[in-house]
Amino acid sequence: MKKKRATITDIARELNISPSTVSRALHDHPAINVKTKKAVVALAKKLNYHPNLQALNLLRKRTNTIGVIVPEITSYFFSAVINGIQHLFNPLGYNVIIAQSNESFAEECQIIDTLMAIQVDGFLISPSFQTTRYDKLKKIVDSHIPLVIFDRDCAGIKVDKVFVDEYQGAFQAVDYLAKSGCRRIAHIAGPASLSTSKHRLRGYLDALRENNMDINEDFIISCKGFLPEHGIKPVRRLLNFPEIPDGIFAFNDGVAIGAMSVIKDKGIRIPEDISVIGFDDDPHSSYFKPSLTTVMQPTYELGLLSARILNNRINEESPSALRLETLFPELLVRGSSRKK
Amino acid sequence: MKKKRATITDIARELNISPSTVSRALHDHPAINVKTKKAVVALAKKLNYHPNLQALNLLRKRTNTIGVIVPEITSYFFSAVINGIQHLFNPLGYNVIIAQSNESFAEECQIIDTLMAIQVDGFLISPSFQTTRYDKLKKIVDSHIPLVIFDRDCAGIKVDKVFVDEYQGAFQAVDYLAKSGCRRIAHIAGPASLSTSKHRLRGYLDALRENNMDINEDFIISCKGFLPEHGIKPVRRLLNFPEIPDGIFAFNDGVAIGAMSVIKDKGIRIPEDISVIGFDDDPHSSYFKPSLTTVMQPTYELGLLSARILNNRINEESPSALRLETLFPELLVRGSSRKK
DNA sequence: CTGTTAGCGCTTTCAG
DNA sequence: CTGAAAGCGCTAACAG
Repeated sequence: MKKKRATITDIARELNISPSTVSRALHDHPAINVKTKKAVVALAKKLNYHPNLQALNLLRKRTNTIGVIVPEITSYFFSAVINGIQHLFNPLGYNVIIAQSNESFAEECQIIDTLMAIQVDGFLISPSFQTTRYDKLKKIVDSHIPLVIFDRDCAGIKVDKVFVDEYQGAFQAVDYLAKSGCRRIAHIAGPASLSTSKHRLRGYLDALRENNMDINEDFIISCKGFLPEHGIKPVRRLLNFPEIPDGIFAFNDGVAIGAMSVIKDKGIRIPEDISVIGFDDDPHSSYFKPSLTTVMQPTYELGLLSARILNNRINEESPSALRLETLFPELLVRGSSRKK
Repeated sequence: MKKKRATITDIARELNISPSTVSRALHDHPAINVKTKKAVVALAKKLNYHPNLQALNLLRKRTNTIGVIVPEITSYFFSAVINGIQHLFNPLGYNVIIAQSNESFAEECQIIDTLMAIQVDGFLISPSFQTTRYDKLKKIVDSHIPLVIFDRDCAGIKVDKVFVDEYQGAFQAVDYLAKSGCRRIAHIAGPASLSTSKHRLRGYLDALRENNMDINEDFIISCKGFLPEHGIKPVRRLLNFPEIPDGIFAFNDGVAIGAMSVIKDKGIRIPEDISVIGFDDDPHSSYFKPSLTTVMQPTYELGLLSARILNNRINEESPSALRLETLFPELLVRGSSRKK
């Protein structure tokens, strides 16, 4: 029962002119009679004409669609990155399709296939933490579809990449803990396969060394996810040691919050007995008691810059050098850590 | 420099047969020689053939694209709803385009125009809280494009709708406060234009009446947003009254958390002096001290059901009756409220 | 200034 | 069982 949309041919027929003339009239073509042009434009408005983008895309061999693959969107981090991405692409008339891998390698592969089938003009991907084989990503590269990898690295894939300097962020956090008097600093690390986990771990280790502190393997415990619940087990283990830590650098705010909860329940004081620092600056973090000291990542800028690079790549005439961009995080000192 | 994708004509040429035969072979057409079919399928695989969906869509006059418009995606509520939506549509091969109005009427209108221009097959919309004129939505209806409105109502628009029973949720919460001994229950209400605000307010008022409690207009204060920061001012005003409330029902978890923060800073005890209840069950809420009592909404189901209804509408042969579905919320009693 | 033609990739009659 | 032709909506030569 759908009323058919007016086409260029409808207008042409009604005005007894050819479709191409209509097309020209609608596009401010230089060679066109002002009168016919006016007539066409008027009728187009009257019929509520809108060009059929499908037809255009078919003609131009592009889809005007960008495929974004993120592990999930319910976390603040990725939803904020998406804001940055949409902020660039929406005004440009691109359709941004957002897909979630749910941290599953299989789902990620599946999504890539689907998005390649619909022929997206470009990809923006932050891989799942299961992703250690990069065949699918290589397939994208081999198909000459522009791809920008952001936040999480895939070593060996030669594409544009945008990251946050995780190492710096972690170093700052742990260095701060050390300088504020912590002597036994633990780390609740992220999943080992993740590039971000590795860099934060390195930052942690280097900050300890820099401050002439011993490294205690027992004090490095991985979490299995990024929510408060995933911080519970690791912190319980830490609190069971005869000598418990007096500082904890958590992989992100989520697990930091889970950890704080357990610590407080045990009657241990934050930050007097244990300082806690997270990563991400989730909007909730400053409302906990004490408010969580954290490493703020420029999420919006991360999305925006990745999008901008992809857009350049899509529209460039001749191939330019690959880009590797790094954004800088910032330590936000709040109540969960002692003063230096 | 992009290598062209193989088309049906490429296959036809290589095999010296016609494109139509190739098409048939690829679609298990009954009238087709087994041999040619095998040859075609083999070559298709070899050339890594994928049908051009643009061409198909042009032919079928559909786009396989669903437009989802939400106020924002950084809140847990809407991102969880989106999960439900994608869970239905992705396996069906639809492209789900997610757009954010940022609670702006102008942006919402703009997005609708864009999505209509790309001819989405259907809309899933939760309007901004500024949206009080429904011309654009009517335009969608008039264009016979299926539309499902969810979570936030637009009275007067005749389309499929899926809501949560906000009234029930609010009533339960406030009734619980009353039964647990609160005598001066305040409400931090949502923006007045929002249907959900109105229903929660009604639930609040009715629960007070039901419990024979006076209604104090001073104790109903609207917030200007949904984040913790938006709970600060309202709760400050409440705490400045000579007789402060002993129970607060907040529009959502965000403002409840902001409110709790102020209350604790003043040295007022939760729940002994003031009980606090939120709405939404944000994943962080149970990690605050005390953990936040809240009204859990079936977010995922909300998205899933809305999507299912839209999908039915898109694919139905003949128009069926409009649907109005209501899902039920559940009060989760935690530490921020006293025992009954 | 305007019409004709061809074609983007695919399916679907209609003839063989 | 297979091919030719038409057409989805649009644009871009190429002629006038």
